[in-house]
Amino acid sequence: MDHCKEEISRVLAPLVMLEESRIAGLLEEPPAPEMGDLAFPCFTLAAQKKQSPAAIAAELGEALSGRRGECWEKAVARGPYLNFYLDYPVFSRDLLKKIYEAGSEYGRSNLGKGGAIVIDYSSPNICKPFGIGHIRSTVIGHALCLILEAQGYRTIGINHLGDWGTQFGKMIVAYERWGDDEKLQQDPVNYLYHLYVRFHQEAEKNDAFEEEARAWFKRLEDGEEEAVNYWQLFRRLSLENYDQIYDLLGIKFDYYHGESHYNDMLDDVIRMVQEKGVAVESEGALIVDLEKYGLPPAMLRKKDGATLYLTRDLAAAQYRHRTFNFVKALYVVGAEQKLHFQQMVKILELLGFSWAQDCIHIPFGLIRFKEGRMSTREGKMILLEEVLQKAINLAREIIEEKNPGLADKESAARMVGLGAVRFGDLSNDRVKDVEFDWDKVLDFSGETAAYIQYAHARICSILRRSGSADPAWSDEAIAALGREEEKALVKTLAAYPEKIEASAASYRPSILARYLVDVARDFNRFYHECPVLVDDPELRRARLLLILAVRQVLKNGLGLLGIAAPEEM
RNA sequence: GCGCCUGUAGCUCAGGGGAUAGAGCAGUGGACUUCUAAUCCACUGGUCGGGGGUUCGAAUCCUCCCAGGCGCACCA
Repeated sequence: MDHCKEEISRVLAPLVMLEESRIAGLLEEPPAPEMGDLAFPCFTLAAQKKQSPAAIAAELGEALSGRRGECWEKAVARGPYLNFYLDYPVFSRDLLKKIYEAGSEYGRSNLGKGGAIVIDYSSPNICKPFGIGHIRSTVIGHALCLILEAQGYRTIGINHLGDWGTQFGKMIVAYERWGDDEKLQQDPVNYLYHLYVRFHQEAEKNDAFEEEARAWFKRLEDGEEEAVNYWQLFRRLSLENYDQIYDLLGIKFDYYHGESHYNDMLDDVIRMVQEKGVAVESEGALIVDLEKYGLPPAMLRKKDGATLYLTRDLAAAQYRHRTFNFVKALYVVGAEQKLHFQQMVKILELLGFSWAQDCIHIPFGLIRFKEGRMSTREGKMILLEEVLQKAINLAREIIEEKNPGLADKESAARMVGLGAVRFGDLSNDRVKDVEFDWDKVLDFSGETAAYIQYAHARICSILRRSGSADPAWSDEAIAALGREEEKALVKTLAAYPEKIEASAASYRPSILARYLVDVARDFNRFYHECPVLVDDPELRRARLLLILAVRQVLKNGLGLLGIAAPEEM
């Protein structure tokens, strides 16, 4: 589509006395296909020439009447717009050939030129079970890794495990008082969770518990053997559980650098902020006063000498820049931590790091219940494992009902069930809160992953029945495509690269997710109106090549969202 | 109190200066002897939270207000 815009801009430039790049920026898509494929609005020109936009459009239409270009067949004035109609035989041939030749590379680019992007995502808190709340960071972060990689960046996925902090003090207190080795070995994460909830219940009644917890964390920071042993035990057991989930989701991190990874860099951070005069002592604590910048003060060291999350994030940012020399460092973390990242970036700036602004918080909304927010402390949460398992089970039931003869039902159920959960988190704009609703999570109709996967599976099925999974390319055959459904499909396929680019530029996988629904919808319309396996050999070949391209885009696109594309379901 | 985010059809959400505001779900009616009906088609459904403003043109930008959410020193 881009080269069509360029060509049209070249044609218009001498007529309207505007720069080509300016014209290309103005070109837009008309609201309905019968109005053409690209429109040049004449409003800005009207102001300059002091004529009505409709008159200018008509004039341009007159000037171009009878003319055609390499990729367009006619230009027609309609109201204040000059509408260009694509030359579909040529456009379709060029596009489908491009997809045919590029295959799994279609949509990929080298915009990033190998620049390193560090992506901090998933980052569950040790000792707490993997809740549905953490799925957003996990799924969005993973999709961003894949999308940015497709734009030519070198991505470095880091699981910034919450494996340090006062919650370990709490866990140790709880385990010392109520812990049972046997129960811990049986079902470690759930048992730790049980203790965590109990701690907060007891702490409600007795302030001494919180104090005790802080003391234990201080002992952990000081490296006392007993505390460290507990910490190692809890950490190991939690990680074993997380790995099962990551395996199921097909996610591999480049590094599991949790907060504890930066422990021996914290003294340097403290020293640096003091030497540069960025931090001051206040009420026994070490803080950075950010009032000048409209931000509340940020604490780097508590009065008991223990450090905080922010201190470790400052260390982590410097470590990451030093180690990976990133062009961007993304933090896929809930919107409720916005202030934290504003403070972090501002402090990095005050410390004189030119790359401070390259640290970017990618916020997302909360998952909440109808009744209110989730709370790990109060035990009000839903386990991710449960959600994934239920989705897979339901997918299995539906497959059993709809396609009982399917050979590998288990694998298809996994692809569909996991796809549904992933898509649910990727298809809506990140920043919005979402209400957790089992019916919605377990819905496989309408705008869902299953809808896209089904389109893909149908195409695979047609290709199987055609007797050739990989029909040979033919320039001539493509001319047989002329139905509205076919043109719409071709045009949608052409938008794929720009959708990935938009997704990457705004760090919003939802753009790509929505687009894939459009592709699947256009395909389904085509499917119902245009039989592929017809007798006419040219038409048959043309449609086979068309659906081959659709399959490629669906597969590539789903791949960038971390969603599998089943051949049968 | 201050700051940030959100408000579009009964419900869940797209659209983020441009032509008649679109999907899905729910509802009603229709399409499987034909490439998988997890599909498709049609109909019904709107003070784009409200008021001002900028603009040839505002759901979209600015401003004030309302509602909900989230933050704001020893949690992460």
